Amino acid sequence: MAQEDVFKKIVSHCKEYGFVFPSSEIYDGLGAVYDYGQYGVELKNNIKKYWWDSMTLLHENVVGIDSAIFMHPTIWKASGHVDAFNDPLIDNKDSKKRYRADVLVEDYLAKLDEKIDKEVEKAAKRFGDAFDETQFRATNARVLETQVKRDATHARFAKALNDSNLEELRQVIIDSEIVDPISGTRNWTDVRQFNLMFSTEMGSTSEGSMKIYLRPETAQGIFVNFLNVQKTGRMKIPFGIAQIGKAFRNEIVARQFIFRMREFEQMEMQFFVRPGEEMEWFNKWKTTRLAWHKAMGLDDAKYRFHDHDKLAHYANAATDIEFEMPFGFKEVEGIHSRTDFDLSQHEKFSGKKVQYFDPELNQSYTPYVIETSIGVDRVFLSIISGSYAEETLDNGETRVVLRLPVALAPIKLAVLPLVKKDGLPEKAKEIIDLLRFDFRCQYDEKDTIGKRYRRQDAIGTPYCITVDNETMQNNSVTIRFRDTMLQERVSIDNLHEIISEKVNMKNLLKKIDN
RNA sequence: GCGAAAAUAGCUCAGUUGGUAGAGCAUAACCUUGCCAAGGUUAGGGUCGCGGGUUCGAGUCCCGUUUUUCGCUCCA
Repeated sequence: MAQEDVFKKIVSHCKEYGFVFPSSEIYDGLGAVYDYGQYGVELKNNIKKYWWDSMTLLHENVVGIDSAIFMHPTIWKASGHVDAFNDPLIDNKDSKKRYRADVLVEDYLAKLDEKIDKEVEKAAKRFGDAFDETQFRATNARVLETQVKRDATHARFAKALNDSNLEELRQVIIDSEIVDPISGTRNWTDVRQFNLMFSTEMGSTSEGSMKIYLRPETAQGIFVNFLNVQKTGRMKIPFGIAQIGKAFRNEIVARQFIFRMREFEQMEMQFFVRPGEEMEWFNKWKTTRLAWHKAMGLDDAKYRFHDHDKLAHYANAATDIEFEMPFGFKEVEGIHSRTDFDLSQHEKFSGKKVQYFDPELNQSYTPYVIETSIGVDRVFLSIISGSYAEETLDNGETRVVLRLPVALAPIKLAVLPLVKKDGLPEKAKEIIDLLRFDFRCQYDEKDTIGKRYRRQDAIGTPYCITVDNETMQNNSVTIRFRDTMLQERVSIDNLHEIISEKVNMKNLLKKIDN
């Protein structure tokens, strides 16, 4: 089957079985926003718990916080998001290429300067020692003409930028007869401002209100609380702060199901270290984080590192953990060495000293930061696509099964009376009463037993407990395993222990604890 | 955002030259049955994405729009 078809089937499966729905569907949907359904939310919560425990239980020097989505707007100036997320862009309709409108004009101005310089150079050669450059620039007709054009364009351009006048900016491009370097045409769209941050107003009166942003990443909530946590938690470097929360980006192109959404959830951990020790920790966290992914038992070959060649302005090392989705290897987690950029910026913009006094070194410094940043929704998608299987059975039938990691499965077990009579339903409900405080259980008496097994396969339930006539005689049931479809007969008294042993999250955590 | 394609029941889809909306699966009830998607009877569920237009008449033709997919583009 083509990979595209697999992806389509996964999207359909997610909807049909209550994992993921398009947002606002009865109103035709809302672009690139999705809701998690009854099983999706369980899986998602389990993913978050697995990550949270792996950070805060396995590392005594990692603690969590939960910071607000609203933050002081200056934070986004300090972080660089206000500048970096605000570009005037223009498209050429022929080449279908997009350019930064301001860069196009700047390039054009640079060309005019070049033209003048060339004239000057030519004249200098011609006149030799007698050449007076200042005189030439002030009198030569061609130079003056270009100079006037340049200055006029520059003035209009600067004003348009200053006024955020996008129409005027476009007019400058048109009037300057700037052509697309690829298509050579002047078939331009309007200039549009792309602001990747969502904004809203805080304060109920218009004059007293303040423009604030929905956070585009959770990391800044950690950085601005660095001192609070360090001091109140008596944390000593190296230590980390973990956080799970929603983030919002007004993506120009948001696609591929829940892979790139406008509202998404991040799990981030910022680890603060001594300057100079960052590469050691960067490599350690790379190893730790890859182990976390692989412990889930999806195919190890589907993971790889992708080291960044081009680094963001704040980073001195960066890598992605990629997972092979049905549409190719895609970033699921980023691990970045962010230097002291963020804490220094907040020190600068807030005017508060954001440093750590290291008693061992007997000196203060701005800690360096290793960030691990992972998308919950992307992990969700990697698990679903890594678990989804269509199998042909020995009898020629097919089944669709989600081979979810057992500890993360939304429903841990289903209890099924073989028939709907002879007291079997009542017995099944008694068994559920024994187990439901510890495991998410489901009862089903509808349809044939085979059909019920398949329904559980489709939502990834690892165990099916079947109550039959023998149960009534000797208190034993069969337990059927999702992956092998094999059954074992066990005593009801042992069920709790058997299930508990298999579904416990610590099975995952123990694999990565070292 | 540009280009292309698509949108009909919960899911997958059919629907002829424009003439009162269908199938399979799924859902619910009952009967028969009982270990891997059984059979039978019955029921519920759609103003065919939305809004205009052409027409006596539009799921079907035209325009706009929304959403999705693919390519480009973008990606802290």
